[in-house]
Amino acid sequence: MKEKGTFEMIYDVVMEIPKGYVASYGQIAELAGNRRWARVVGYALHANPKPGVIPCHRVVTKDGKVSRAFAFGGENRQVELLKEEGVVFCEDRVDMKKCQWSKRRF
DNA sequence: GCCGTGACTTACG
DNA sequence: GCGTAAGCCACGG
Repeated sequence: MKEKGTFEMIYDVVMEIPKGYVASYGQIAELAGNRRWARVVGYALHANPKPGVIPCHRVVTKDGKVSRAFAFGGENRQVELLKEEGVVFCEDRVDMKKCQWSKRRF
């Protein structure tokens, strides 16, 4: 059964993030199959071969903060966009308590 | 085929 | 509680 490429698995997980929710790199990596892919996830999203299809803006650090290197038009722009999605923000951070897609703890 | 880099995470001091 | 260090995998040159 098709072993999808590592990136593909990561993209698949990212695309599964429901609107109004966000996920952390480590979480995605874990859902993708290996939690050590945290860095690969960052790399995969950086590659972002399918902009508009992969909601990379829904991917944040485990602090609920958007990574500094996002800057694909403005880091703050990222936050604003997520707010429009319905994500609850606390200053410049995502309210992981409510909007982390996760099931990671709790 | 090896080395370096990277949008991270976790652990230890 | 904060800062520093190490670990991990994949891609590009």
